[in-house]
Amino acid sequence: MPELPEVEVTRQGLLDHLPGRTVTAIAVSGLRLRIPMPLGLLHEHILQRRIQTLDRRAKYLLMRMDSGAVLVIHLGMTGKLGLHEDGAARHRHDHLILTLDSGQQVRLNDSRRFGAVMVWPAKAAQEAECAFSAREGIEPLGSEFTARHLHRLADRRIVAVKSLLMNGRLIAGIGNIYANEILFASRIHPATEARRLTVADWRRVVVESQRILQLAIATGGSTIADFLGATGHPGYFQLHFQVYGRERLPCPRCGQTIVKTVLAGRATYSCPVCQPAP
DNA sequence: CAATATACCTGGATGC
DNA sequence: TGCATCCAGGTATATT
Repeated sequence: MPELPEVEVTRQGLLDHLPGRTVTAIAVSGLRLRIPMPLGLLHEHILQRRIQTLDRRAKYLLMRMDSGAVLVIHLGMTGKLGLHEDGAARHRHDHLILTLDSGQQVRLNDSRRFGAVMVWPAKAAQEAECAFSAREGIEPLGSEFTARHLHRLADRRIVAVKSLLMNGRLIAGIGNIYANEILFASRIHPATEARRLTVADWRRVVVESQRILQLAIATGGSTIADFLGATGHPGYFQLHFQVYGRERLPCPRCGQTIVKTVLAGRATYSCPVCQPAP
């Protein structure tokens, strides 16, 4: 599920429960995620350590320990990080379980195993984080995300604007759903060459990106009480989409039929009237 | 170099 | 009901 808002909602939900807690046990499924589970590093740097805080960069969660070590978790396509009572039954696809001294467990459940778990030991954490962050794009909710900056990023790039929005090396956290929604709200056709967008176009992209992502976070956050529920899922699925998944349904703005196309291999939804083809 | 294709997995929806 | 096929919110790597 997770794009930036879902990861951020997960972070905010866990933030009430993790800081100050010590990891008293670690269990794994033994299955390989996108990269192998760093068992040795987990035991060496996370076990019996106290959690200081939980941050987010792009779609990654950074669990910072008092020692300076960092546990990095990526949720892939199907990953969910939930809080469960210690004795609760284990679920299929629980790949990492951190038991806390509060009697609760943080569990990473990921059926497709596209997620990833990494550990940065305290001694190497600063350097690792710098290298990591340099590979990730700018934060859509950060100060660098401006029309001017995007206009410059897109300059000379022969790529569809939707692909640029989804390029995590350039812009962090925007996946297929939110790229579709942002471009609809900005009234820009997804296949438009990025270099053709004017600064005014980019200004709409910036405004709509921030509005939609913040609304999604607030909506997910509003149901954060569910976070400790039986499933452990935070409040995804609350936002109702304007175009994503709405093939053949009427455009919420003009009533015209939403069309589905494939762009760079990803399902793409647009309104032929509100987002005229380039 | 930059853009696209492919591979990594499971599970749900759909169609025969 | 069973079985095959397609599709899915991500990203690293290979290929053009």
